[in-house]
Amino acid sequence: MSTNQNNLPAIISHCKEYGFIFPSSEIYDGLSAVYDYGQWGVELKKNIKDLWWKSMVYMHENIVGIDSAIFMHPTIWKASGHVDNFSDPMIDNLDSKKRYRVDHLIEGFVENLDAEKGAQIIADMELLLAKDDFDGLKNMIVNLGIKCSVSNTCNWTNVRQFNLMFSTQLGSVAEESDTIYLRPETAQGIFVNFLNVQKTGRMKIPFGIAQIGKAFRNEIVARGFIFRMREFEQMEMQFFVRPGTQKEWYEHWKETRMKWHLALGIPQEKYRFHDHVKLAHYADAACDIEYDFPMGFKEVEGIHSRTDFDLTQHQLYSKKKMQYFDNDIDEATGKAFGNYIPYVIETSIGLDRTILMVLSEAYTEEDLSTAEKQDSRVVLKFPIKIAPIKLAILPLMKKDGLAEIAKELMQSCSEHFFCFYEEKDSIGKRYRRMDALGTPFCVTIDHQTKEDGTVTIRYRNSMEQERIHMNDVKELVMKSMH
RNA sequence: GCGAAAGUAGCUCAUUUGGUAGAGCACGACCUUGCCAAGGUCGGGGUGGCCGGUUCGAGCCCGGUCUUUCGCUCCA
Repeated sequence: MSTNQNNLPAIISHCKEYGFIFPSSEIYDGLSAVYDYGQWGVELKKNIKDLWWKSMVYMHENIVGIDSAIFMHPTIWKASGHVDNFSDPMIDNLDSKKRYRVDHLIEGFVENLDAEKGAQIIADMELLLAKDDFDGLKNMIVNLGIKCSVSNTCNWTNVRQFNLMFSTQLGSVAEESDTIYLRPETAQGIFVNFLNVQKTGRMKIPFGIAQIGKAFRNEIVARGFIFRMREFEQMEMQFFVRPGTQKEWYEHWKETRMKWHLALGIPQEKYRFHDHVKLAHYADAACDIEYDFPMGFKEVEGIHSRTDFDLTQHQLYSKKKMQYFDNDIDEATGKAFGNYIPYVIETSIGLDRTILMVLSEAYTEEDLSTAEKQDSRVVLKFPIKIAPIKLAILPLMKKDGLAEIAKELMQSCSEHFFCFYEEKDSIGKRYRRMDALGTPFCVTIDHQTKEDGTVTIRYRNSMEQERIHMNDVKELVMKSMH
């Protein structure tokens, strides 16, 4: 499967040691699957957000952004189907301590029966599931004599609901308050603002609304460093299209998004599409863009053709029309297309997963040993446009006015991109430190700089260096950032 | 959630059968130096993940717990 050796532990440790990502609440023993971004991680994250935002919003005149609240009206999650579908009834076997999803347990049992009998049981189960009749489900399991595959006993707990949405109270007095949820996806904030944006922005179909924001899912098992966290950040775009055109737009966005990934400098063979066979209740087509992580191919981004499910549901539950009036002429009838509920193509990429992808791709251990001496370096080969630090400015020594020249250069560059100044330690050591942070360029100010204004520029990937005029440094870095 | 492994300084790790914790690197100051992990001197930093038990005495033995990694499981 994966062509990588699993260097995830090395990446995690590097992230912590060099100030990219820390375990949350570490001095209190940590909090499972929660991480904080440190001084360089936050720069990396911000650069990736900016890159996505530019490519989606600035580069498409028919896409605009919004920033909706995490708290939303609880009915939104009924309309979206999350209250009913985003939870799984579970049951535990008391002897083996093994936990099962009730539907999986029953389906597994049915596999060994003849088809007719099995179909009846499944039908009964679906009825009970639809009614949230947990006692009924428990009785069904007991009556059928379904045993745990590990302990081989029928010693079951009651059926319990594990909702993947976090809930909290709105209002300071719990008794008077409503239960509200932390949003499990950012998409609904876009759907409920669909008409606000369409009308105030005078948007014509096809058009898109983009959003970057946090979402929360109470995963039973969250694991894999920042791959699956309970609090995570999504970058989503919902693209509203005329019904009947969704297939071509789905293909369009599949292609467009894959181009974005390849523009990160990641080779094609590290990606693959994974088409969903079993579609979610809202979709008529769906696929994932998967990246070859250290632990194998996993989803980074999802592209879903969500039909008119969400807007129709909101129209139903809110009793507000979610229609769009299309003035364009339908060639088939010679008349305007008129009122309809648009179809939606969604692109949804996990920001934290993208960061893990970029880190996995960039993390490189190099052996630089020669016959005389053993040597190695760890270098993060980030694409220049997302590197946390673009340029390190290093006076060869503090004295003789070299630091002053370096500070001047620092000042003139800092308003354009993020620079790092360092005068401690030997130049070789400073280069290695910048490699570990993924800084693509280092310039060194020496005595010759005082004479002719030239500096040594050193390139991260090749470790080569050349002399250029210090007035050209800013230009060189800025050009390379595109 | 189940199973396995791990947790000692910022990092990588020692401390072989229980006897009041050590190295290298890193960090800070000063001196020497100056283009790919420099040398010297001095210095800061650990109630051994946490809690409890056994013991005269626990980093080491026992129990519990937390966290991480790996494999299952889960992932509208």
